[in-house]
Amino acid sequence: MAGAPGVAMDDIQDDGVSQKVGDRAAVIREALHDAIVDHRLAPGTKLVEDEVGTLFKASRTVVRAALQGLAFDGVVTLERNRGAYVSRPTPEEARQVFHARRLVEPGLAAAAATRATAADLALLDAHLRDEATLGAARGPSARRAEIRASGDLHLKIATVAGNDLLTRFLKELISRSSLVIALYGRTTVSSCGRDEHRSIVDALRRRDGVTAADLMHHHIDHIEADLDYRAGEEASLKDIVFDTDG
Amino acid sequence: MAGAPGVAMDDIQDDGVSQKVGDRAAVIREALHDAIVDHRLAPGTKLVEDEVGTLFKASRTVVRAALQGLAFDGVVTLERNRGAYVSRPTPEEARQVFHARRLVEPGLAAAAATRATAADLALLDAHLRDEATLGAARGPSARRAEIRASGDLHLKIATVAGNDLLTRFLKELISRSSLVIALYGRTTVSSCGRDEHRSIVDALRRRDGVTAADLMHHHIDHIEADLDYRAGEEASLKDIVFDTDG
DNA sequence: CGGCCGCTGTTTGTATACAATCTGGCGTCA
DNA sequence: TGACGCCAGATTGTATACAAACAGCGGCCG
Repeated sequence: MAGAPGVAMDDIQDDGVSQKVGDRAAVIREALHDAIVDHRLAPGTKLVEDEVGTLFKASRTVVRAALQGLAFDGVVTLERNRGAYVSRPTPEEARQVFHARRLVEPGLAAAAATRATAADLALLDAHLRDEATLGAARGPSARRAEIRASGDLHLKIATVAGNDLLTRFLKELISRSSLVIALYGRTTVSSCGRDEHRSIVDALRRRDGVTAADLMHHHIDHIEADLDYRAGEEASLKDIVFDTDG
Repeated sequence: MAGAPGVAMDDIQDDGVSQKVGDRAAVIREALHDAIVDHRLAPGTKLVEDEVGTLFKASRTVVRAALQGLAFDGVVTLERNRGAYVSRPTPEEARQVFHARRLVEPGLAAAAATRATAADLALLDAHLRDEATLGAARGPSARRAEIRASGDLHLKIATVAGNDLLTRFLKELISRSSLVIALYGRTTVSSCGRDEHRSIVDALRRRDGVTAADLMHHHIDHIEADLDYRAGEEASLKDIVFDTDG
């Protein structure tokens, strides 16, 4: 398949420790989820059940459960009788992801502003410091860490807002955003994001929900503005012509 | 069986036709989902894998996939080594459901106002007529149809808004709302809901997104106001101990 | 008489075997 | 030469067998 580049599943590995507690399927699912969100597994990569099973020393039964879970998260696409692939969001799907984020996250930020405790704010501050450190570092692994950290802040704000359902939904949106950035991102991370993150946290500290919501809205606009939805299309145009995909 | 009250899984059955297309797990999942949302399966009911498998003439492998899917939808709760149960949202979870709906649905209504085509509006009108008919009918099955129809309108508005991700999320919220109503609902359906539905569709027709959003917000408030979060805890306990009629 | 312990049936968790389906290549035929 | 069809290998879909965990119960001991 033309979709799978040289990036294979080499650098995913079982941590070998946590499997004593919780489902083994959950362990595999989280490991793969992390790998996908971190761009260690490229969109389009095929995930063969036996291969994953060998990697994690689990039977296909368990692997299948994990893959189904990832499909529900939207980071993996299941094609009947064909297998599981890391999702390749279309430009339209990508737009919908950011539309959803614009609809949800400002409200979440506003809620967070009224509910943030001193401990919450301390955690967010610590996060901002981490981001600054990561931004100074170089190299691809630092880049990956920076991508993940950026999404994590949004997730932490959602956690402060205190609605588990919305937090879970946002987690899915952020995962999908990561795929979208992998496909259509111009720069990997826009450095202006860090400043905007700081402004948002400042607004939370002032309990200024309206400003926080407004800043969040613009921040998401900026993230999306850094995408080029046409970039990915020409590569996959060939796929579309020969594929009966809508 | 101790856990299962009078409501068992008797009136769920395989339609026997559609299994030629799509996963068999998906068929089971949808049948169970419908049964739960329609209040034919009460919250707390245990779903034994073998039992479901016998009902649908499928092996446990397939049933497990269906149950896992339902767990992702939030209508079923999986307890490790204990089994699958129809979810019983706590009052706190119920509040979060409506908080999420208040955050998402007004925005969805506003988007629908700008995008609704004549065909969309015709579909919504037809839906309002159906609701009126169902409201006039009597009997428990008409009640169930009315509950379902009420949720369906919200879902149709989301569809008009044109964001698949948000539509799917709302579908989950509505499913959970149905469980919440089963547990904490005072009246099964508030008849004022129909009037409010009509007002919202009217606003969509006028392309008045602001009013539509506002009406939707109040509508959700009214739905939640019809709940009694304290009632459920003791009343449902009784439901489980004694065998109340279906 | 009451509480603890181990037994047994039931239910879930996992592995594996087999069937169905897809992919890709080769040979035949027009 | 090109296209069609068929065969072989690989991969997924499903059923089943076995192991582990849980729940209820009866007996034993304090």
